[in-house]
Amino acid sequence: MSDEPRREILAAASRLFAAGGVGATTMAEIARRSGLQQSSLYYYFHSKEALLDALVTEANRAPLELVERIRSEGGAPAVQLYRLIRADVAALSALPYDLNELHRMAARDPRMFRRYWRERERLIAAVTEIIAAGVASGELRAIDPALSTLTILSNDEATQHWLRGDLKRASRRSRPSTVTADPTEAGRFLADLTLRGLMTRPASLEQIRRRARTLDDS
Amino acid sequence: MSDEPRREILAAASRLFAAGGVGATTMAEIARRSGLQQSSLYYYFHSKEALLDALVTEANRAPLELVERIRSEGGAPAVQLYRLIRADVAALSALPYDLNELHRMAARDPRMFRRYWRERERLIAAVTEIIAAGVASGELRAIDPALSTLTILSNDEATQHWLRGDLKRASRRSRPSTVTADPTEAGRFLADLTLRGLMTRPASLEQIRRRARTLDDS
DNA sequence: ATGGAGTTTTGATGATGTATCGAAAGTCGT
DNA sequence: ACGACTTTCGATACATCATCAAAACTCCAT
Repeated sequence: MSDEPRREILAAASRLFAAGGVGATTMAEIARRSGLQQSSLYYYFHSKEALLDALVTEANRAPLELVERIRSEGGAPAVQLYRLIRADVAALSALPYDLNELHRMAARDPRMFRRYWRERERLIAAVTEIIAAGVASGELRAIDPALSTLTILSNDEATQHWLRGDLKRASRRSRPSTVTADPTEAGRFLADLTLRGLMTRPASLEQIRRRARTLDDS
Repeated sequence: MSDEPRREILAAASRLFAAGGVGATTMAEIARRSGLQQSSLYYYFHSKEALLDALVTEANRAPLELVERIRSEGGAPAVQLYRLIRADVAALSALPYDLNELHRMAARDPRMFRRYWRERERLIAAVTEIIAAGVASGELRAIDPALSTLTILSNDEATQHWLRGDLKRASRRSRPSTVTADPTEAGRFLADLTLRGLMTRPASLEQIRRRARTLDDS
């Protein structure tokens, strides 16, 4: 099976999900945008969910590569965590669609989305190790690393989620009470909030920030 | 139109959404559980989405009542915020289904879910006022109250979301890497994290906690 | 060039779900 | 027990996901 139509289908689906959500996107429309008939999609993906699995696995790769790169670049655990949160919010916001929706469908059906879950567990394990190292070194308070990891990753996604909605609303001017923050600002806010919340000495956050910035720029 | 079948339909729908999610729940099944034929549902709700609107509006009322009660009971803004986060995570976790999914559908279609959005804005406004008061009094750092509110409310929901998934997985023993924290623990963790992150003097969190507990018990 | 194996695409169709509609059934005051 | 009003229902239109056998295409070996 050639790879190119597969990619084109995923790209078309991705654009449509971004525009109208998963539920409102039909296989027929995805096919039309990929220059195929509806039934032809099933040659490449044996169901709509299989298509979603491919998409969500690919999307999850962004944070995964992020955390692996940050870990390989070293630095104190608190610095790594700070960099990760900032970059994760930015990476999730840069995706064409909201990962939250696919994430939820994946949670509904672990079997169908097992490829995604395997990679997700790697992500969770990597972040947990960073936090555990921070606790061990005394930089972070004596928190439960597993609980912290899930909270942090969820919060990254949640921030991306409301931010996306907020930006869309702002662009349509259809709703009041928008903040119109950009992903950079929101990511920095969340990273600040989280690190201050987890660090033994919150006053040294400024130092963490500087070191993070140095590494980010290199 | 009598109110009682309406309630019964909502209750049945609520149970089914909890079990299998919105997408997997059919109007026919909701009807069966309410002792009606599929087409009869449309006498009470003119579409599946209208049913969702009623449900999500009702669910949103829990945090709204919470924040209004907490505000009326007074106390320092930081104490109010601490109490709110803990109670909000608990309240969301106590709902039969994950508010996240309905919240997402509501965001897709503001017109259909306008009742929900009106109440949601009240909630956002109330929390924003608490935070602004905290900033004004110097208890909280000089953060953007609107940005903080959205982040906090999103994080509450996100915590409830991963917790729900985690608990379900734990009960099915189908997945590793579960934390099996309960809503109380997760809510306390998030409230601690957030308040430490936002307070001018994180060291006084212990005092905030004590005062929050006093008010919670009264 | 051409036959043929393997790959890709398609139209027809089944299965399931949402929503509509007119008619039937039920309720209640007079 | 009549009639207005409310509630329920069966039939059905329409959309969508998925399956399948057949057609169209590709490309190598002859």
